[in-house]
Amino acid sequence: MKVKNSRLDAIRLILSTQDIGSQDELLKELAKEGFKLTQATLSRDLHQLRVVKTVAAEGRYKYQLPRQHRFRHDENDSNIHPVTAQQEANGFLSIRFSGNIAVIRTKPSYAGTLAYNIDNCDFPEIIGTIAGDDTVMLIIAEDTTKGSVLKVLRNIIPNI
Amino acid sequence: MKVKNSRLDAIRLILSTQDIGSQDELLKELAKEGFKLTQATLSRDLHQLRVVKTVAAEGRYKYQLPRQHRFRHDENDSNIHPVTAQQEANGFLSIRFSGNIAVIRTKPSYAGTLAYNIDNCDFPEIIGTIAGDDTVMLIIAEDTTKGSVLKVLRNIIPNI
DNA sequence: TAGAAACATTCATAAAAATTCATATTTGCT
DNA sequence: AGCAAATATGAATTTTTATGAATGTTTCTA
Repeated sequence: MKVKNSRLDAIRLILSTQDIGSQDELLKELAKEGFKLTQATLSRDLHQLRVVKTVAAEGRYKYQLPRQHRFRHDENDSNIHPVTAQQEANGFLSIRFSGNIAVIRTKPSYAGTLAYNIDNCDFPEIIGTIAGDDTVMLIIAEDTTKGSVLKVLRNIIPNI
Repeated sequence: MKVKNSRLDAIRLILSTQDIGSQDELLKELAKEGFKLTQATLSRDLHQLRVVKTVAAEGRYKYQLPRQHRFRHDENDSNIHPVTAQQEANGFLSIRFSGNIAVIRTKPSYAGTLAYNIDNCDFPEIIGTIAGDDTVMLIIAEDTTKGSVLKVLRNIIPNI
């Protein structure tokens, strides 16, 4: 259970941050994170998460999380994690990257506060933010990896 | 062309009205309508329509049309429909690109609604939007051409 | 309108994903 | 703790889907 749940989370995180085109590919990413499983299990995991194989830009296939799963909060059994008020409160839904920009989607009206908090941290990796109602855009510093952005954001968005 | 187009329409209609769980199943439905084709062709048709295999109720698989294709409107040849009041109504003024960002100018106060509509389509080409009063900024997915962005936007902004 | 280019289709096959069946692991009860 | 039921997993297999190569068809252009 424990393993499965954290594996599902890992799948979510991976699918939220990189383009994965096949189960084998995803399997390799999971292996990097230390998860050992077969394609059979992964197929079942994806089924459970209702992940969908879409056609993305350039005709490439891409696995995509449905909205319900883009953010993390055990929707099956909702009260397992003592998800702290703060976690709940940030409204985080998803993050995607393109070039030197990251786009964070939040629940409606949460974007401003989240951007404010990010700004206040003065992370050197993030040179600026701008927020609408449910979207925050981050401008990433040059020579900064997605990974390091995620890492610092985790200070503010533990459930990222 | 003719055949293919009407076949694509037939596929749309079928997928809009019944639950189809595999390509073979869809193939049979198409046969009933008089379309003769192989699974290979169907696979390519579905790819082109960006149809997605989702998990529906009871864990059954189900092919599902993306929003852009759910209803019918010839997105290829754009000046068939007399889109009138609606065209005016989106407030679109201009679009310009720079790197992976597009900036849309609208009439005052129209930006929010336009961004909202774009967001709701979940175009894979557009990873996020943010709007002010008369300006929408779009972050374009990596490896996506301006052309394909314009193409999908045309679903929302026929007068683009 | 001939010929070239673009597009569509099939057949055969490769690749990917789902499922069956057997076994293991976890959970919930008493 | 000990057992039964429920859940999870892997190996092997089947089913399903994608694609390469060859061929046919349409469309465009000179």
